[in-house]
Amino acid sequence: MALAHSLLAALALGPASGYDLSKVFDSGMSDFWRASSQQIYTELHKLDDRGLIEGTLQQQSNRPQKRVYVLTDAGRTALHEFTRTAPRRPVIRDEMMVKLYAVDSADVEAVIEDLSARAAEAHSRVQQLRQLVAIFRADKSHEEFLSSGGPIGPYLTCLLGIAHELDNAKVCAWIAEVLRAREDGSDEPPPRDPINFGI
Amino acid sequence: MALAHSLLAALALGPASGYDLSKVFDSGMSDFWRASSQQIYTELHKLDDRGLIEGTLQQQSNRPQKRVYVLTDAGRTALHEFTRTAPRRPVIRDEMMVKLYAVDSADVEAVIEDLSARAAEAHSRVQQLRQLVAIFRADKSHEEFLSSGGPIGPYLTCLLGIAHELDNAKVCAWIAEVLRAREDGSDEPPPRDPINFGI
DNA sequence: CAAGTCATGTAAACAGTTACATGATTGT
DNA sequence: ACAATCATGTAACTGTTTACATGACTTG
Repeated sequence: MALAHSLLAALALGPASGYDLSKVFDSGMSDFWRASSQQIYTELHKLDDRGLIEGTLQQQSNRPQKRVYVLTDAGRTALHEFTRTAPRRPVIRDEMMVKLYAVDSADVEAVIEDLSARAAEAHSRVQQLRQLVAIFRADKSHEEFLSSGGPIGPYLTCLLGIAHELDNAKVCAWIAEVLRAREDGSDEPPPRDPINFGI
Repeated sequence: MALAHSLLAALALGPASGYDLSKVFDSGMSDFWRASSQQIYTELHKLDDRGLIEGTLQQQSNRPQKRVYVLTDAGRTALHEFTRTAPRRPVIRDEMMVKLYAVDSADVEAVIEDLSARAAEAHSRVQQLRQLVAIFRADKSHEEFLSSGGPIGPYLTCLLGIAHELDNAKVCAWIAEVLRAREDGSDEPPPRDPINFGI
């Protein structure tokens, strides 16, 4: 049921439409929780029925009408309660890692390409997240921002997203190199471990 | 349908029972794909029906009987084909990050505790994975192991698991410290960024 | 004798994806 | 005209979790 709580968390920062929320799960939050617009619209109706949020139709000039939701007191309480409950183990399902696990029976070239592509995607995602961070922070330093009184949740989540993607990029690029060196069968020295596992 | 392919990938390394496989998804693979035993038993029946694997009942002295599966030629082909298809975006759903996103409306102490607990879990998971790596490698060095001819997929997946958990531990501990410093409202210098986002 | 591990399954409920459906407005 | 963005929804299908169900053997 944490999709519901993600929506409450986003609405705790201010009123938003389903369309607005679908972009949250596509930008700052997308490294840790993703949701399709279909899921969001359906879940918003349920939350409204349960009285945790309240939606009102708004006419717009130049744009289709939209339904803007605000958190109710009950919703705010439910969100606070959620933050007091132990989080469940994260769900991760990464097909690329399944491909890597199967690399000995695999089309190795294809696996190397996937790893390289993943590393490249991670880099562009980092660029995107850095821009988001800059927008959050405006002209403030990290320290100033943290003590400035505004909401810091989305900012911190964003920083963790950057860390996650940087790590992703680093390890994928490294494994791609390791596999490439092995494919080439050359006597070049194998790529150095950039992570420091103690290998 | 990648649960099926994960099972094929595991069976490509040798015959195994449902019980054996459930442990794979609980150890070396668990950072990137998890599956419950119920899912596994059900999926194995389906794969058997489709002729991708073949199960035979085996009596054991001192133990309940088990059904051991082997990959068929069709299964091996299907697995190879899978490694040639582009992987879908990874699925991640992390309630703790939702709690962090909602930290401004949250019980901050509870969030700090979760982050610290997550960091501790990540560390013990690293210990566990390092042991697995040691078992894979036996007495060989990383370089020797890679060129020794045996399967390297599970080994590499394991290394990525370690990297993932180390990163996890580092960022969770850092954010916990940042929140703690903020809670205490002291004029101690805020904790230094261990990641290097350029903050 | 209790707890833990080995070992396999079914059924109901819930969550998530894919496909379908519509329509306005803006910029090229 | 066409593509992109804004904006919201339903229905069918698939995949996952939770609950239920059972039973042998091992170790402390």
